Amino acid sequence: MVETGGIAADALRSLIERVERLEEEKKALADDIKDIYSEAKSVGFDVKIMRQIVRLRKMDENDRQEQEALLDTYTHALGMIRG
Amino acid sequence: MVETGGIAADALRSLIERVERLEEEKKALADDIKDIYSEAKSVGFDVKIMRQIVRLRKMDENDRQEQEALLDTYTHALGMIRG
Amino acid sequence: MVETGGIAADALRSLIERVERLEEEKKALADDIKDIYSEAKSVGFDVKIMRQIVRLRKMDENDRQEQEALLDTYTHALGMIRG
Amino acid sequence: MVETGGIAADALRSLIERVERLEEEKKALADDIKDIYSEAKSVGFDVKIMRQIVRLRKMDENDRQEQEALLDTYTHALGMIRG
DNA sequence: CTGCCATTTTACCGGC
DNA sequence: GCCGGTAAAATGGCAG
Repeated sequence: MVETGGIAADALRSLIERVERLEEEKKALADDIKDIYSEAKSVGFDVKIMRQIVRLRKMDENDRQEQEALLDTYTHALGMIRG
Repeated sequence: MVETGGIAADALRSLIERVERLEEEKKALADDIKDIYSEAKSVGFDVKIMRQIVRLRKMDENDRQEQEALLDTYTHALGMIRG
Repeated sequence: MVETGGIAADALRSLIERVERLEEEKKALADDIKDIYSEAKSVGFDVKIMRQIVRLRKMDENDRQEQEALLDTYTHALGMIRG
Repeated sequence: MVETGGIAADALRSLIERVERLEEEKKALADDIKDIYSEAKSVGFDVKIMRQIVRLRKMDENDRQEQEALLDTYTHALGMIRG
């Protein structure tokens, strides 16, 4: 490990603080996102579904279809019917 | 609030400890479940899909279809195609 | 992937059912915990406070373990062996 | 439910896009953080330790706030006002 | 490629 | 009965 009492300690502190600062900003954005969902909810949208939508749009189309197919396979294997 | 120095304190402690004991047991069961999924994975099953299956089986059929329908509505509204 | 139309279907079903059984037990424990809180409330304790206490005690424990882990990481980084 | 074939579709799209924009920014910050850790590593710091430190500092903060909250709850339960 | 850790999502619970 | 917040579960990403 680098020396703990000397310049390295300062460097470490500085790096840690930069991380913490960025994490705060990240938190702020997360809060903004939550606010948007609240707003959406307040005008009658279903937040859970909206989250699903965002996830689907982010997802690669091939992956999505693969997952669907696999789910089908499993449900059939168990004799479940997916309406 | 009830008296903090007296019989009530003992009662409180006892209740807290009962809760903690039960939570430990709950934790143990959660670990057991994780083990089963590990085992499943090791023999080639897709854990993520298995979890989906468990969730679907737990879910009321009506709720499930409602959610599907709502997702459809939203994706159509956005011009997305759900293959 | 494992065969889905063969004996694997049985294996899958068995795994799923084991999970479901454990989840039921877990649910039962959760209910027991709720009962304790109800009981506590009925004799005059403040449930919110009790939950906070349980949470804090758990956090303290986690914190302690985390400190341990950090110390561990340090000693490893320094090539030391912790007795 | 809100109308899905009408102006509401536009509102939905707008909300979704706002979320997506913010998530991109969040992702960018996450990448920045990763970069800092890379940089730290390249000058000889142990990233795992650094992450633990950041986590601990955050936990301490949370813990402190939790203690505050508990005190608050107590005082409210006692009908006291905290100056 | 596997296990771990962080993030994200879901479910729950008490209060209003 | 809804709503907000809090804890649990699950998903995804990273390091070794």
